[in-house]
Amino acid sequence: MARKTKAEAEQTRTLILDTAEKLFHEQGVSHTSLADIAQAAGLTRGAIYWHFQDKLDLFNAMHERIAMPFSETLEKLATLEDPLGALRIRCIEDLENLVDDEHLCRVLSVILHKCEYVAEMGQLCERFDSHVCKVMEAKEKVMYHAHQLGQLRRGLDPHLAAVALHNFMLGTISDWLFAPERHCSLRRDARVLVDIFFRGIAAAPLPD
Amino acid sequence: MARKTKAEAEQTRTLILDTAEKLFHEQGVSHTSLADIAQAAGLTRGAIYWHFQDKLDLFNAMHERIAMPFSETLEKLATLEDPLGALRIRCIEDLENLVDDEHLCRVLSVILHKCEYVAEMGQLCERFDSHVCKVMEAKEKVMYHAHQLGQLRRGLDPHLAAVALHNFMLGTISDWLFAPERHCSLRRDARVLVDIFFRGIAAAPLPD
DNA sequence: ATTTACATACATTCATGCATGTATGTAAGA
DNA sequence: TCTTACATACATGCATGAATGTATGTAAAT
Repeated sequence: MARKTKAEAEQTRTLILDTAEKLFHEQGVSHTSLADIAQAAGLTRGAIYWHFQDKLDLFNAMHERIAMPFSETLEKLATLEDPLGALRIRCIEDLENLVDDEHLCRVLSVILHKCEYVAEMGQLCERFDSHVCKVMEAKEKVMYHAHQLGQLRRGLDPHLAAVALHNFMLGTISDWLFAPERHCSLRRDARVLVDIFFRGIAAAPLPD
Repeated sequence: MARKTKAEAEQTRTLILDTAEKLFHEQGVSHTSLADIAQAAGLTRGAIYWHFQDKLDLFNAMHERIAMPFSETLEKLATLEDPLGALRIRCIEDLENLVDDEHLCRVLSVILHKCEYVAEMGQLCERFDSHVCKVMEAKEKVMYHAHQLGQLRRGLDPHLAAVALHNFMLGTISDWLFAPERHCSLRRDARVLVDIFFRGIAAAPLPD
């Protein structure tokens, strides 16, 4: 086939990523072959091997497309005057936004429920782990600052507060993605759920 | 090969399950072939196909071995005089016990992190889903009873309290299994973590 | 004697990785 | 400006190695 212009090639790369994302979500990562992806994208395996080293590299690229937004803006919350309140708002927004972001839903669903974390994916596990750690550290900073401002319940370890929040959000997203709207409507109940948690760590009653 | 006695056959079946559990945990479900399991167990694929219809059937059997204890005893908590307190103790114990139960850790780890939930596993998903629903209903009963006794914060929906608790426990277990002792020592911090949550839903301060 | 509890053998179906082909974009020289 | 020389962006084909399901063999338990 003919050579394409750089812009077209970039478009092809994006098409491959979009298609992979979709098929991974429908069939699972290990049950989706590169041939499947190529066919669904109207290409051949050659195209995929041109843009990506192998399946793992493709998966990594898929993760990179959504990894950034999470930890970045979180850091800034620690410097605000009401860190705990800001963190609460942020958590509620994260859940509410997730509902409308099909793209993010698919990728998170793949990561949480359509992928096996084993030796072969070792490189991947480490990347995820380091990413989670970065997010945790950011949350920890916010909690620590909130602690210094007396916003946390007395005697509460800021580190454990961050861990607990992380676990709560992870479980909430994980369960909702597994069976959307089964146990709760995330769009409707996000605020109530998050507030249940924050009432557990806040020194003062939450604002209305 | 020679025929074995019924007891020996049952032993073979258990050996297959144990081996599958171990390999699923090490290599992931879809990356573990029946040949792998047979070889590791010192058998052939014929033995597995004798005891189980196919891989999915084997997986189901593995799940059944650990599914019972969860929802069963949970129901009874609703009838106690301090349902919320009993539920809290139960959650703490569940986490603490998990740490020492290698068998349970492996299977939960497989279910949460070494398995892809897709169409092929449809039957499996439904089973999990119905199991989760049963556990949720049990927790909901406890919450409802606690609500009637005035143990829940006023204005708190017992159903959402149950959902939130389920999400919190799921996230805690999931994260700990993914990177044990990375964020927290479950053995040491189980009580603190659970109490963070229960302070969010309880009307009165927790007992020491 | 018949069923049980496996082992063995075979046929079929993917999925992968690589090797090779090929036609075009693109930059530099004349 | 036109050509040349190459790199690019894929397509195609093949060799190889699993993994599965099934069919059949077999020796002991019942």
